[in-house]
Order: sequence, then structure tokens, then C-alpha cells
Amino acid sequence: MVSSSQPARVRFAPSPTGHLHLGGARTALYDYLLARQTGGQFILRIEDSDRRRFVPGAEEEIYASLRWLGIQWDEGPDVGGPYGPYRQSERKEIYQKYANELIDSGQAFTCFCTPERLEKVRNEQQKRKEPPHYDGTCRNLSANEVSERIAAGEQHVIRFKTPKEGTTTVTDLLRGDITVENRTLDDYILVRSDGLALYHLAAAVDDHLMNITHVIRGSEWLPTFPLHGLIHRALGWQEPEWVHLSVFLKPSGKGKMSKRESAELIKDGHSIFVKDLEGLGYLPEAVVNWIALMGWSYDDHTEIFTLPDLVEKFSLDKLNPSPAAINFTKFDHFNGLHIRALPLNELVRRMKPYFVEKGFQVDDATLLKIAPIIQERLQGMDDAPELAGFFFKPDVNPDVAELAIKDLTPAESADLAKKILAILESLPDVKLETAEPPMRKLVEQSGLKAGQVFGLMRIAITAQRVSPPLFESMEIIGKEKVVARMRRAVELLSAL
RNA sequence: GCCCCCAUCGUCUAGUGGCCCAGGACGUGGCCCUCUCAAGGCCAAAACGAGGAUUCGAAUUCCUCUGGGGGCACCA
Repeated sequence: MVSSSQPARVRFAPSPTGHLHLGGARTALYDYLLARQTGGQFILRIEDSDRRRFVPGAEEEIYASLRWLGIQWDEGPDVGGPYGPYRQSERKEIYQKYANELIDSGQAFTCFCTPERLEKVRNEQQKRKEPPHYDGTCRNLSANEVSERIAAGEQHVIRFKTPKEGTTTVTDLLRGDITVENRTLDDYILVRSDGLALYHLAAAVDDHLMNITHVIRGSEWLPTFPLHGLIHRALGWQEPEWVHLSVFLKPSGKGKMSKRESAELIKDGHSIFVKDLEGLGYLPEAVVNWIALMGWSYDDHTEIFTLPDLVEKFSLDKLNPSPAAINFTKFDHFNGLHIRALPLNELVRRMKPYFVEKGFQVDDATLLKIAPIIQERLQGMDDAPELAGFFFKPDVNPDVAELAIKDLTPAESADLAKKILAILESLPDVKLETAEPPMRKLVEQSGLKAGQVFGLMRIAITAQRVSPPLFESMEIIGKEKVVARMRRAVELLSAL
């Protein structure tokens, strides 16, 4: 379904104050999808107008996270573009110009109130159970007084002169018209005393100057949405289409994830920060698929989507305005789906770093043999070394207690192990076709269950209770090592 | 306190007046497959927050309530 035939220009506008989280990633994803689908542009704009909040490295990390997800931008601080600069801190003069325009047209005013006085006013309003708002002291100062006080070096900000009467109606694509009483709106500050614009003005100016057609952002902007509409109108500009996405709630569904809770998550192998996800074993394809489906759906049954699928199928009118609880269990499911969908050589390429990180010396040829037998057993990519590390160890240290078969005496277990060893030694190789039939025969003769006999072998050869299929694994390890490991098991059991 | 938004299984969701005694997915329980673990297959339990109204007919429209969420900075 094509939602718009006109090329869309959309922007993702994070502030470089922290890590890119899932909510932001989803917004960026939708931006990207709309741009690609309509043949438009996806713009990355850094909203760093508050330099006090600047976090070194945050901007670079946002770039890295987006790139990892496969979300490429067409214009941005690093790649440039025809509408730059793309960092708000570099656009100070531009905002000043429009702030002056608003003052000249009587739609903004210079305010000399000190933060201390405002604090006091707020406290008093609080006491009287009134909503905190600017009391209008400087709303109607004469032009002369203003220029005199500025000339005298008095600190001042610029405020929007919000209409006191009537109502304002703005339109959200998902929610329709939203109407508020103007008296509930404040005379918001547009330009700080240091001369830099605040978000409200800066975003409006940038969105207009950069020809943004769709503003997709979080629903935390809904309360100031009417103000934004008013600013565009005061400047005589046509508004973009506004789309407010629902917020992500914590897994319990009770409220947004707090900073502390976000940090705690990693202990369970989860994180809401994109930068952590690769290390936790998640595939970017899975992340994209999962977050795309939180707040958007295609139909009543399709659930696997690649980025190109999404570009083709995404549409704004299928967006869901209600808040969504983050569900990591389902995320793990998507991860498994995408791991299993990976071509084997690609799986090898992706899992290699996880082995290397754990100190394993791996080679592609062996990894390629292992790939098909562990692919469907990986919940996360980070499970690979634990599941298949034994392939790369010179020898393993099985736990004797696990080696012994429960229903047998230690001597009987040792005896059985000897028989297994003898059979293995007699074989020309330990390929699946060669090794399995004689072992099945042994199981039959022993009167034990296949699981018991193969279990002993599994522990002996892998030192793991859980492993990829035994005979397939043996084939990859090779007769020499298999026999050596079995011999060691015999020794261990005999010593019991 | 004030303002705004939202409301279908535990969770993510389909559903835009009759196709719905509500469909899919995750998770959960059971069964099958099986050398462990997975994967896969089959089956099951599980929801339209409440009350009014409109209508021949409402999960779908309207109102009230309730619940949940968000916001009320010289942050974004």
C-alpha cells in the first residue's frame, strides 16, 4: 500500500544527550521507511541547542546505532546536504531572525523576568492550586522600555505571545483534530537569555526551512503540539503532517522505563539501548522487525519483515496510537526467526566475533560445518560459543558424576564406556553413517535407552549436557579427538 | 492539582456497523517427533474495562465513568 505519492522529507532529530533507545530507533525507522517508500529524503538533525546537556560521544554513538540497524540517512551533520547545517547549535542566527520577526509582528515579546522571580511566581501558583504558568508581567512592555532595558544590559528571553482567548486546533494524523483552550497554553520561552533558541522555535524553523513534510515524533510532544502549530501559523508557514507515536512502556505495562530500570535490564540479557543489543546476541534484522511491529502492523498474520519488506509495506494509516509494553520474550522469538533465516555463510560471518570474543581460535571451514547443526538451536548469537565451543577445544573436562549412568553402578558405566571406546576405535571414521549403526546396536545389546548411552558419549565428547546432535558433532570433531575424549572418559569412570 | 492522549487474550496486535459466540503471534499447558537441547507439527486455556445512548443490528458511532499513559523547565 502506498501511503503517499509525494516524496516525503522526514527528519529524525535526537538530542545528543544519551544512548539511542528502542523508542528513538523506532521513530527513526518509520522516518526512514516513509522516506524510502516515497522516494524522498531521510534527514538526521542533531538537536543540541542546550549545550549544557551535551554528552561527548553521544552523537557518534547515535550514528553507529542507526548504521548498525541499517537505517541510512540522506542528509545530516556528517554527510552534509543542501539544507545544512544540520546541528542546531550551528543555526543560532537563523532562529534569532525568526524570533525577531515574531516580535515585530507582535506575536512574541521580550521578557526580563529573572528565573528567581519566576520560581517564586510558580510556587505561589502551586500553593493556590493553579497550574504553573507565566504571569504576563512583560507581555505588554513598550518598545522603548524594551530597547532601554536591553541597552542597559538586562538579561532577557523571548517568549511566544500565546493568544489568551479562544481555542487552537491542531491535527495529528493518527488522532485527528486536537483542540485546546488557549488559556491553558503558556507564554513559552522561544529564545534563552544566552541567545539560543529552545526546541519549540528551533524545530519549527528547521522543519520549515528543511522542507520537512512529515514530523514523526513521540507522543510526549502532544502537550506542546498546539504551541508548535501556533508557531508555524504565526510565521505564516504551512504546517507539516504531524504524527505522534505512542510511547514504549516497561514490560509490565506500568509506565515508562526509568533510568535505573533500563540499567538493570542488562542483567537479564536485555537492553533498551541499541548499542548493547549486538553484544547481547541480537541481530539488527530482528531488532528492526520487532520494533517495526510495536505500534504498526501490516495485516492480521504477517510477522516476518526485512527492511526492504518494510519499505514496501509500511504505511502511516496502519499506525496504532495506544502505548505498547516492551516484550523481550517476543524479541527473542524474532531473533531466533532471523537467525534461522540466515544463509549459512552469513551465519558463520556473524557468529565468528562471538567466538573470538570468548577467546576461541576459530576457522571458517569448521564454523561452516557447525553452522547447520547449531542454527536452529541458537536463541541469541551470543549462545554460539557456549553451545559449540567444544569443537574448538583441544580437549574437554567432563564431570565424572554426569558421565556415570544413573541406573548403573560405576563399574557398569565404566564397562559400557570401554565398549563404546572399542567400537569407535574399530571404525574407519566417525561419520554419521559409519558411527551411528554400531552404536545403535550397542544400545540394543546393553538393554539401556538410547538416551542413556548417547548421554554418556555426549558428556564424554562435549563435556556438555546439552549439545548439537551427537553423531553430527563427532563427524566434525574427527575420529582422533573423539577416541581420545572417549578414552579419557573410560579412565575417569574406572577411577570411580 | 491542571492539560492532553489512549483503552480487544498476561503481552504485541487484526478488526473502521452485520463476514466476530472476535482472527494471528509471543508466552503458558498438553500431545507428536526425538540421542540432549532446540526447531517443527497438532491441540487447549486466554480478551472486546463499566454504564448509558444511537441502530433492525455495535468490539466497531456518541456520552459519562473507570483505568492506564504522557506533559506542566531559560531540557528535548
